[in-house]
Amino acid sequence: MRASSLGPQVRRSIPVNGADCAQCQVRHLGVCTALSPKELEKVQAMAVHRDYAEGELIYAAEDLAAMAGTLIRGTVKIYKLLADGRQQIIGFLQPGDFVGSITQESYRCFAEAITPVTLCVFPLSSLNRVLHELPNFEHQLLKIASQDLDQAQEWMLLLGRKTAQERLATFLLLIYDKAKSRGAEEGVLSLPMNRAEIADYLGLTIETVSRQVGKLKGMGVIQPIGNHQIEILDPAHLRHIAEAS
Amino acid sequence: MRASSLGPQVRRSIPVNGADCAQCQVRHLGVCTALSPKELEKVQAMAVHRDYAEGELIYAAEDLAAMAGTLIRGTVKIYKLLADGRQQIIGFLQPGDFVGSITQESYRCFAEAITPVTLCVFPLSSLNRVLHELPNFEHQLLKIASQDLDQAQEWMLLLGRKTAQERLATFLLLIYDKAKSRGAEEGVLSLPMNRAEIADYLGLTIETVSRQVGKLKGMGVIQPIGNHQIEILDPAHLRHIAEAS
DNA sequence: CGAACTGTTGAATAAGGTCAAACCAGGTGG
DNA sequence: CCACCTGGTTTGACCTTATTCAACAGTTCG
Repeated sequence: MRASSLGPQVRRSIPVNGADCAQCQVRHLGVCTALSPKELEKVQAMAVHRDYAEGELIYAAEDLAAMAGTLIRGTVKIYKLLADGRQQIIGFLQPGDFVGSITQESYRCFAEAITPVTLCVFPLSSLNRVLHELPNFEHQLLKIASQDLDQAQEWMLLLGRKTAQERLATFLLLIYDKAKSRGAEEGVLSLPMNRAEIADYLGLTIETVSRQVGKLKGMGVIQPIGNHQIEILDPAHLRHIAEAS
Repeated sequence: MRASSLGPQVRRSIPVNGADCAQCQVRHLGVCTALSPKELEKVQAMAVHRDYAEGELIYAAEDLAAMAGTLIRGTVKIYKLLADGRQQIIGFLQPGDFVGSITQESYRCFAEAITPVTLCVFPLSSLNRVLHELPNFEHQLLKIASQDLDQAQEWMLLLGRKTAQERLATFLLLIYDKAKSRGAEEGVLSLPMNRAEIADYLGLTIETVSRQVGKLKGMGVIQPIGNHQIEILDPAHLRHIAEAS
């Protein structure tokens, strides 16, 4: 019943410059995959890059939805709040991930930069005007929404039914697998989030997260390096713990 | 850590007959809203009605995805399982709700009829062939997926951060609001699911659910009528509890 | 009417939360 | 370059909530 830390700094960034899709580092990861040349041209015409500082709020729940976009650089946390400050983190977004929603009137979550961030923003006013000319874009959005839905449901299973240890193991494997699928070298994970954010993602307290990290370390499964890196020594064992098998 | 009850009966129904969209009771609720007459014709051509008995499995996680559709009659529970049998219910579907997914290779959840059920089924083999001719259908799917995603995230907040009492209050209000929005008369809710299913939806045990029902009754907020009906005496108070405000 | 579920209640237990103190890492300024 | 601060993290002692186990009561249905 303990509420989480204080809110983010609310400091709005200004648009920086238009997008150059040809140079885009995350083009093959995000919603822009599989756009035809003609579609890409239309997307580029409305896209704008925008920077956010660490700790800066990108949008707030209840705000009228004004933009969607692709994360180019940094890490964003998406979260919900209860009236008394209890926080549940819905997910951490990484470069290539889609930010925002195009079908909802207002945002349902908060989005906050937890590192310096660059977004490639599509203003909804422009996007909704040309969406019917971008069939691949909309189809890709449906695909992304379905994946996000499955991920959210997987997390419902974690939050509703897994033990603290299983939750931490599942979390570490999620980061591990995501890093591997993006071609990271094996072993050492970097965790941009702090313990409070891990706790708010796993439905636990920071103390419980800390104790469970200690236990996994004691079992020889992981080796923490400072506060923001963890080496995975025994992925198979970790998976065994996460799957409760 | 206690696993849930035994599995469902696995007994496959056979197709009954084609759909007659003009007569459809849930046409304005589901994915078929906002289809053009031409689109509706194409949808009707491939749709087939199918009945399921109470307790019958509609599809299983890991199965190759073969169909999607609209629930016409009855209640379906969607759930995930852990290896040792722990169960998390993702949601209860009611008439008008969309069943299945069209973008995923295989199902990620189990779907089971908890009452006698009728589905209007779109075989994916047909649907994917004509989907590009049904822009409104796809757009509607995106809208539904976004709503489902928001609902799942709201439930992550519940499972990760709410107390047992807040969870039950939130659950009752969800049913209450859904019934009202579909034009039900005020007050008495009918709950097609049993206590074990409520527990598996709320991430609790049946005993805790039972005790919390007792407490809300003691507070004069609700009045249970048998095991499958509850009268909401004080919706405002219930909302107050659910929102932790 | 009685068997078989399904749900309720009570007592004991355990998992995780709370509070408080100690520890450590990373940045700052002398 | 190193001592010092500061905020994040870990650890320990204790407490609360919800779970577990077990007995009992109510429903449902043949």
